[in-house]
Amino acid sequence: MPKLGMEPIRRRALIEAAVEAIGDRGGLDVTMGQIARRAGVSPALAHHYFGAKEQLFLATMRHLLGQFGRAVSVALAPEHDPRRRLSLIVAESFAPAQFAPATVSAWLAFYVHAQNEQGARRLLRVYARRLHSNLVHDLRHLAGAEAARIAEGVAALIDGLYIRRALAVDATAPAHAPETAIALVEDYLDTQLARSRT
Amino acid sequence: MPKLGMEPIRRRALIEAAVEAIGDRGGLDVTMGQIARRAGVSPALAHHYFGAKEQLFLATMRHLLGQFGRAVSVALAPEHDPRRRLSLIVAESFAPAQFAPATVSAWLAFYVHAQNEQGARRLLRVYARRLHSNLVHDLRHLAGAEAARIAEGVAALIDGLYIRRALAVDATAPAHAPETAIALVEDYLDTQLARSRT
Amino acid sequence: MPKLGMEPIRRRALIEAAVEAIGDRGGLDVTMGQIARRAGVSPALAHHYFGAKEQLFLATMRHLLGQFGRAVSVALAPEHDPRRRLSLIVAESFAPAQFAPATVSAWLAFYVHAQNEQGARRLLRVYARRLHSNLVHDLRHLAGAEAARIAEGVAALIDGLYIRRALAVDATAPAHAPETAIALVEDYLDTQLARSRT
Amino acid sequence: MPKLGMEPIRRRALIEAAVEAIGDRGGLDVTMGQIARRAGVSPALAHHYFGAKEQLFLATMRHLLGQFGRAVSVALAPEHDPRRRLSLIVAESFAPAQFAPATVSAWLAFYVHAQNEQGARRLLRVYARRLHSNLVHDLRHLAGAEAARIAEGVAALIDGLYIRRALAVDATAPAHAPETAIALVEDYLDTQLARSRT
DNA sequence: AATGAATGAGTTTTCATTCAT
DNA sequence: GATGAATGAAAACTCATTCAT
Repeated sequence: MPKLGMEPIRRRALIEAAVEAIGDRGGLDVTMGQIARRAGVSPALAHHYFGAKEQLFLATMRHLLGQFGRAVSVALAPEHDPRRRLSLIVAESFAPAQFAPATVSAWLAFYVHAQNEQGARRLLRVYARRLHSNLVHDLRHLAGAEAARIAEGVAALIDGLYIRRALAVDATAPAHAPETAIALVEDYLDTQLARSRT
Repeated sequence: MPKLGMEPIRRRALIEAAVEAIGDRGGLDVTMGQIARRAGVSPALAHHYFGAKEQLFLATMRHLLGQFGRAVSVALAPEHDPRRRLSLIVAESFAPAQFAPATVSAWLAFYVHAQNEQGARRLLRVYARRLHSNLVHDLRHLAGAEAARIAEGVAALIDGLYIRRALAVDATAPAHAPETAIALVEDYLDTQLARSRT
Repeated sequence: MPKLGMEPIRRRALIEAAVEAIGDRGGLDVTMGQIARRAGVSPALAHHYFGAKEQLFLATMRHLLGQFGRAVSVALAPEHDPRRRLSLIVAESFAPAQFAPATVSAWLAFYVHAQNEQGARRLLRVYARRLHSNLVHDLRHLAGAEAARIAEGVAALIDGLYIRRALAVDATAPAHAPETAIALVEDYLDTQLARSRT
Repeated sequence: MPKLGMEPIRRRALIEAAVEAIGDRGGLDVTMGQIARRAGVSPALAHHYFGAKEQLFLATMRHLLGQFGRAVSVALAPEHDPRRRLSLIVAESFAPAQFAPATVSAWLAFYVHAQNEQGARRLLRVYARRLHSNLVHDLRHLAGAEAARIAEGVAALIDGLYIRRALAVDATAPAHAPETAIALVEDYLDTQLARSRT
């Protein structure tokens, strides 16, 4: 029952299957076959649309990255107060879509993968830069020269909280709840900014 | 001419070769053959001593973990002031041996690996708990009820700074120097403790 | 808007694309997709018209064979002098259309292919027999009983010169120019016939 | 029952199996599995020793080429008369080992393969140059300036006779017997040299 | 103690071919 | 008449692991 216009549907299904498979497995050691089966297609079709496994991985990263980037953009659009904007970025970083165990797990796997692969590295770099410039943009108003340093601290804290979530025995424990993570980062921002203001 | 007492020598050589190989590659996708060649022995010998690849990985993690644990113990032994003890833990976390690019890279790879493998997960958990209790032990004196929260923040920050180092374009840039990392964590401790004291 | 009479157009386009593709690649390891793309159609259409890859190959051989056969027929029609007819056959064998690098390359590939495939073998045999009988027909007048032997020599020489052209580093070098090849075969004919006449 | 020093034995067995497989099949479209099975080993072992299919093919070509080259060297060593040396080269070209159907078939396949692959092309070129210089060396004494031209004719004739043998319906027919081929080339030499001498 | 020899099991990738539209 | 969609089957290649010596 082949129809027309299946390409975008299949691509998306395969990418989502990839996130799931990688998230479940907790690493990139998933086979094209496993991903394809999850998407309900043959491994050959995955190759047909993506050319190679690495390309599917890159598309998957782009998907995750884009999802987050758009969510942040949407959230920030109507808000102009710097401090509140920072909170929105933080909140978005730990929003359900990003902080779901499978997504976090996939993220971490891609981070490691980026140590090997040019393409993945580049993608991650773009994302890191965007997050950094978002943070610095608003921090500048509040902390002036300290903006870059605080941004670095916030980014490291977020990355660290992701890792800890990925390795948590029980991701549903309050210690790893998104609220806890958000509170920690907000607190960091508050204390850092309080000092700057002095 | 079979030599006596080769076992510990070979084990150590293989473990060190594994750290190097994994660090260089930036992931666990190294073959037993590559590790064995680096250690100057045959792949068969690696199996002879470790039984399986996963066992070699576990031994390698234990090696890394033990190395860090011992360094912290040694550093803390003569020091009794809580605040200075915290500084020593932080300093040790970014000491050359731990913060060398290859080591950081291997660390990260094992973190991801732990998402799959029971054994690796357990090992990492032990380490996390030890670090946590070390931190809490000293923080208790300085921040009372806030100890656990601050410990969590410090740990996340350290993990985050490791990740960022692993993905740095240029690990020798000042932004990723150990001093910068140490300063960031120390600053976190200072601001958090300052507030507690109030 | 289905067009009428597309079949012959598509068939021819596909066959010509096959010659080009095989010639370029220097072997039959071209995919239906590559051939189809060259012809500006989908791989499915190639199957639609030819049923299978092997059938397309056979049609391509028939095309090449027929082209040569017709050229020879046309050239020989007005000529009745045996010696001059022989020259025309030789000339036609090295005419631009036959001796173009891509064509020579495709020829050679089909020769090898014929070792596997019944159909291809048969086709090649028909061509060989026709060339042989053409040669013998005229040689009989000039060399009597020696006709068959000389024909064999001429045929072998032509095949050999094709191979050498196919493997030439530089097909445009004078050593591999059609004139050189023609001169060599003509010389063979001359010397062989000179002796017969004695 | 693994023993030591198997490598050369396996390499040779695999190379010989490759000649047989290619010869039987009449082309390079044989799988590593087929070759390995013939050699009585697993496909993995073939890769272990040769690294890749193409490498096995190159080794096989080198084997065939070397075999012929050595046979010619041995045959020519004690002979100093130019004309007789030419006959030895011709005789060796059609000696049983070279002219066996499987070998001829493999040759032809490699010729076509050389149109694609650098390595194979280079190997064939070396062989062609050696044959050419061998022929020219002796022809120079007998035909002076004509040496190169005659050598080219002889070489083309030999190649052509190989092809014709490869495509023969019945390789045992007198028309394709080595004696017939030798006679044809000898006759070419005789007539060409007779003219030169005049 | 150490290794060369060997392989089974798996994974990516390619492609001819089919089919519903 | 023409094609996008889809796949089965096969092939190269990799690698952890075993074993006899």
